[in-house]
Amino acid sequence: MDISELKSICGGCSIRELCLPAGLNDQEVLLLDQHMAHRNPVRKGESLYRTGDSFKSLYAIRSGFFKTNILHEDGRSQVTGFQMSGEILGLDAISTDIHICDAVALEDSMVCEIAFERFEELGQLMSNLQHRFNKTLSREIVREQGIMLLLGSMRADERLAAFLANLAKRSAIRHQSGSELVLRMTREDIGSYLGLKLETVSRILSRFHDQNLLEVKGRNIRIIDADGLNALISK
Amino acid sequence: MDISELKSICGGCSIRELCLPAGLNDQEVLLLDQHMAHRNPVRKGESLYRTGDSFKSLYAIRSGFFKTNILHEDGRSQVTGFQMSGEILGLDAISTDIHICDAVALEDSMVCEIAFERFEELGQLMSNLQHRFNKTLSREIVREQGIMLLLGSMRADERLAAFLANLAKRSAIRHQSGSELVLRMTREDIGSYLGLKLETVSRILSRFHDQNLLEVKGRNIRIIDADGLNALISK
DNA sequence: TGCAACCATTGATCTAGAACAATTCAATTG
DNA sequence: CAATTGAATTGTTCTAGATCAATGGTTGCA
Repeated sequence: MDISELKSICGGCSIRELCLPAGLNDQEVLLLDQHMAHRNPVRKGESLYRTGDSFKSLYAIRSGFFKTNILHEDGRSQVTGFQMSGEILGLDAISTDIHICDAVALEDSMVCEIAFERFEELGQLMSNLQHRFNKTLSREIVREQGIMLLLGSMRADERLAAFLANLAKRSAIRHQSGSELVLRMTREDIGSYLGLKLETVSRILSRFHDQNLLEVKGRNIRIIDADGLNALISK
Repeated sequence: MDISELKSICGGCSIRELCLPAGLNDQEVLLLDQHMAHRNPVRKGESLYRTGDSFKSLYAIRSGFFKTNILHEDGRSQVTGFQMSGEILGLDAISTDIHICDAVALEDSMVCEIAFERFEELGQLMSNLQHRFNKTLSREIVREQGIMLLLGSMRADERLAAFLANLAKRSAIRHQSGSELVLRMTREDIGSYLGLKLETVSRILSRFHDQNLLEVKGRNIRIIDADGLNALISK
């Protein structure tokens, strides 16, 4: 099986499109794919895994959109992230071998299952794969520090501006428009992620609309004044 | 050089006392120590590294106490963690090879420098070391998710109770009393970490004192009613 | 040993965002 | 194509924690 064959099997999208294999040669990518590729569809609303499930695999998102949701014992819950294609789910479970959050598909999605034991073996064979993976884990640490900063010291409108700017940036990286956003999550999900109530999210979106920063039509958002939005964040 | 010799060099504390080498045999621990051990003192108030410094090494804390501090461009800053002996500093810099926070000693401390390039090589030689390290990185992700939950959905008194309980637990793990705490950081540091103002921290400590949960004398805190404190957290 | 500089406490007031509540809008579905 | 259901908007009121301000304690340094 060669690379082009692999691509056709995958419906034209090779495992290369994940951030993980950057820096690997073709043979190494093949090896990676052979040992780990195991693709599953996840329907909108379904959970890829749930809190308490035993951890066996990481998942690379090939297409679609997810949220991860931590459940506190007392019923409180909080969205810890939104993940889109190319990103990895399950990194937090490595620490205890048990999933500590739910991963819920917010639209019909396709994921690639990566058996973690096999992956660690491959990491031993390919030092550059292991190196990339260390960076991936560290990047997740940094991402979460950004959220901590946001939750700990930004006002509601700054949080929302930062959230939209981040979403736009990530969309732009993946072919999609960086100014036309389709929010896959509810206002409540956004609020949970940003430490705000859904009414506050709604109000601030309306305000941004009035200030001609955005055009808001339900879950369709067009960013009109990206500079104005960015000015909000670091003021 | 054998293990006992190593221990004497280290002043009686072997590299084994870090969480990282768990599961390694004596030879492997020796190898680890030979290649990486490079111990430095850091005086109270000094920075081990600063934002923008290029990343070359991780640091294992042998003794002492640190805070990590993120600086936002607009002058805002936030404490992202407090680290004590046995814990690792610098994990967030792996992602970009540049430190994105300051690590400041809050008391005279001793750290063990671990050249990260060498460490990655050793990880290739010892799969169990690499496995432990993956877990260490993942554990940091989980820790930060805990803070996100705290910042996003807990009230001020719950945050402080959670903070004190966590500090007590970590102290207890390391020989120290789990009920007699000496806070190494200022009220402002605590507030920054918990997303609160220093006045609020002070007020709530006083309230805990009045409610006979704590005895507060400046930075000396004795936990009187641990159950009462824990009840606060998950209510 | 006393002065500076910082740190902590406590009080009074103010405000951003929560809570509560009432419509409106959109998407399914029988 | 109603009718049901869940999501979003908008208004009003309330409160936890911020802000502003004054005072008291510690610690280290000259």
